[in-house]
Amino acid sequence: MELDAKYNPSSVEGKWYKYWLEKHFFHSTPDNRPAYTVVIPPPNVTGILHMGHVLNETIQDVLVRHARMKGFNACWVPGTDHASIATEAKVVNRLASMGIKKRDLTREEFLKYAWEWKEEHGGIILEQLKRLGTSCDWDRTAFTMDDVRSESVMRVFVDLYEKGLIYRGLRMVNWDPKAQTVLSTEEVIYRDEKSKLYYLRYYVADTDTNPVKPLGIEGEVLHQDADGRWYAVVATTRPETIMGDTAMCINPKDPKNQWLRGHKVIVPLVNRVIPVIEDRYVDIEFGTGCLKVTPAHDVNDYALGKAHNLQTIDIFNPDGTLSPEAGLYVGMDRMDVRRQIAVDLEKASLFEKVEDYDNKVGYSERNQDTAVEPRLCRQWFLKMKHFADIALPPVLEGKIKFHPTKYVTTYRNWLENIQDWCISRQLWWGHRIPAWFLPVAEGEEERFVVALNEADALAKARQIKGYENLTADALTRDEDALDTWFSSWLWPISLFDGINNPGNKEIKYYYPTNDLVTGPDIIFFWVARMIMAGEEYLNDVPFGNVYFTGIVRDKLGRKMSKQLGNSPDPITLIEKYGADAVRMGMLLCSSAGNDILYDDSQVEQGRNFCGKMWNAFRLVNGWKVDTDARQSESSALAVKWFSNLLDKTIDTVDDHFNKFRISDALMAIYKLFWDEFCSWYLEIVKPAYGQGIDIETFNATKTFFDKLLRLVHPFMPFITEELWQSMEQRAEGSTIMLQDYPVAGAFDNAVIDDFAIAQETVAGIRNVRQSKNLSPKDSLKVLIDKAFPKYLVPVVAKLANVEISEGESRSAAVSFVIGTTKVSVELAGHINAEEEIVKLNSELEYQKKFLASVRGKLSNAGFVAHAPEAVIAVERKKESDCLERIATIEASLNALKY
RNA sequence: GGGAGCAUAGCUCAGUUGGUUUAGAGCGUCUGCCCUACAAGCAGAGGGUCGGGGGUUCGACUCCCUCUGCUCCCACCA
Repeated sequence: MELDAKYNPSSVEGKWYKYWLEKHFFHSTPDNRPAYTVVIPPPNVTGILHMGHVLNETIQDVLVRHARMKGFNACWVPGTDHASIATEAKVVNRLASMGIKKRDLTREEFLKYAWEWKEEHGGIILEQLKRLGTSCDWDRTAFTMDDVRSESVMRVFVDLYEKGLIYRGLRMVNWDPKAQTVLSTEEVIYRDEKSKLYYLRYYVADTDTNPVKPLGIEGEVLHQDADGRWYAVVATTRPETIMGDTAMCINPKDPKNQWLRGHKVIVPLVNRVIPVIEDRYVDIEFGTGCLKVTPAHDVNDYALGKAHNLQTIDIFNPDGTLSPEAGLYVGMDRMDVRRQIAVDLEKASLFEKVEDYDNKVGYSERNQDTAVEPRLCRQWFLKMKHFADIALPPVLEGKIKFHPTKYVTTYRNWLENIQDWCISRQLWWGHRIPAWFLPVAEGEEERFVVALNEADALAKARQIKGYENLTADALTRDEDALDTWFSSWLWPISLFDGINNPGNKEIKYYYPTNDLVTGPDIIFFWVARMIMAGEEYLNDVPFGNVYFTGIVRDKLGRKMSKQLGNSPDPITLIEKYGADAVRMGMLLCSSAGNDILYDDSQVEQGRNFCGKMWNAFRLVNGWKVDTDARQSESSALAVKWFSNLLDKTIDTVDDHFNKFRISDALMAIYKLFWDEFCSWYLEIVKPAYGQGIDIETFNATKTFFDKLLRLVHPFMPFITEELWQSMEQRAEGSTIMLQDYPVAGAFDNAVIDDFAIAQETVAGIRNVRQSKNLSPKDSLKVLIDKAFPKYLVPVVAKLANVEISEGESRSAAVSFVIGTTKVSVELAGHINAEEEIVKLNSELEYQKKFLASVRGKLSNAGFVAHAPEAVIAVERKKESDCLERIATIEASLNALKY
């Protein structure tokens, strides 16, 4: 078959991907082979492909294709995640651009828009994945909100509720005022921020009835203004919350604030009188040692409020503006109030000073411009103690292996300090909580039933005393949706319908899955919770290995982000360099667990490798077999050597795969192909221009090429398919992806080591040639000594373009030592004796120094006494070899000097 | 505040239980080459004493301690 002079990925990739799909090569059904299962970390349904995905999916595809060729029934299940907060936010924004407000829509209307958006944007990312060459079983494509997955979620919720693991609780939760929903603790990201610490005056209210005794104040008058009124000073970063203050707190052991004991103080501007309470929680050293207590808006304050039985005043609306409860600044945004209140306090002389202060502020993971507000809310929670107990052992005992292992510690720490999981979200896009509220009298506590559907709910409700005659329309379903991760955690199970149809054929065959490839950033969100769900519902781990990839950064080490504009578009890259090149580029720089510093040059390297394979193929493809030709000695040797080296490399590659060292495996194959196969093997066996090749060498070469292509295939599927198909007429429906992955045969290291002598000799001669400025076209005379392996001579002669004979050089020559044998290149007329003497002398000096160090070791009584035999033998060998080399160099020196 | 990790050629990284001729790779750099597979190429070369200090050992890049610098995770100090 004729091939283009250059590899053109765009004309090849689409063709083969279509072919693979048409032939259903990616599709898996249970059979007698062992299963190899991977579930994709489902990308956001409306997301687009970024470099992180490319890394992640490429690694998965390499693993899957490798397993498939190894004879496993490989099944890689793709799908997308509904990503409730992120997607709902996008829909809300889109509606806003259309002039529609979410709150003006009914739930049904909103969801109609959301599904429209999903149909429009959903699945783009899956199409992009196909461009990468991923061998997912597309017939199994799932969505976390499709029927099977939704039903699974409902069943699990009902089940966990009935087990008493899900409860409703009034808790201080993290509130996202923009999305207007609660977040789990894991969804809050704390960022360092330069903020201000405001010092405010709280006047003492009860000096008339309860005179201030300023004990502990020595000398100068503090806490007294010009009118003689006493006041305390409170430091706060959030002056806008003073309307919610219901106490001031001091540490009982704080001498400087003793005088405030038992007093009441006045909240500035608000003029509410609040008690001074005492609690050891207060840090004496911080600020003034006086803490304002706002139970409704701070987690710690809430705890204080509970302990001291304080009133709770919620001054915020859900959207972060001030509520009527605040009394002041009603309707203003909390951030605006912070600025304004400082001004007003100043005016009212209630403001002491302001300091710069570095603190951490929590932001919504999905809404990174919005500061999270602690808020008191009734929400649904999942008790986590039980899940931590079942999820810890499999990882600690090694049933699940983390790569790299350092994440085991992270995992354990989290599980050992786990908090209950807030699973409800005030969103519409998601799985609606299957709980129905019953009508109750004013002031009575809420009552509800949890059930798979409304009919069940009604039936359950009617069993409650007093509700026997309840009608369906009296039930009110909970408005909230579940946290996205409450569906993701079932993914490895729900993909095989293991929740709705426990024990079905597929779940039995594919579960547990083998390897999970994901980022360490979702170890808590997803990995840990999948382990919990797996143990809870199947009594088994969801996967055997977790491969944590690093974060893709630019070459300066910065995270890729839209703002910086340093994130290349993978599709553009694929169009420019080819999918195989992009895949290789990502893999090259991705040792497990390390962050990836991405640079286009790596993709260029991948592209170059494609070019190399392409051209090597063109060379071999163009050979004509000459049936009369006999195999030359050099070709016979090359075949023998490369055959051994190939087996040895396959062995190495196997080892790398077993250790998840994907980039090392690729690098080993890359070097084998480029350096050994192209630069040495092909150069030796390649026939002279216009001549044919002997059949033996030709067949061996094709076999090698075929194995090399199969070795490369998991990494670079397109070009390998193209070349494999071009090698010969293939049967209809055949593909390289279903061929066996090469298996290492026995190999003889001695053959490989011996050949290295030839390689070094050739390099040595080329070096001499280059340093003397001699053209490679001019044949040279080379003398070797007796010890040189004779059978290597034809190879050296061909590659170095030299005539070789045995003997001592008598005329002017440049010599060097390979191992312990001497090689002399005769160069009458080209030699500068002085120069050579200098070079040889420096070599001699080096060897003598080396000898001294070896002898130093050997004469060390301790070394000889303690070191193992083998190590001592090695040192002895070093010594004798070195002595031989020194003798050889000295002989060369003598020859030069005559 | 707690925990984890990293520091090896210009860059990115290997270096597997301490001993395979005084440290390896890829890329980049330098030199010479358009030779009929490939200039997205070929051939050759240079480059580090393994962050600093101390210790254990016959022997340490490899184990221990310490210092310095970076990264990440967790945590309710206003």
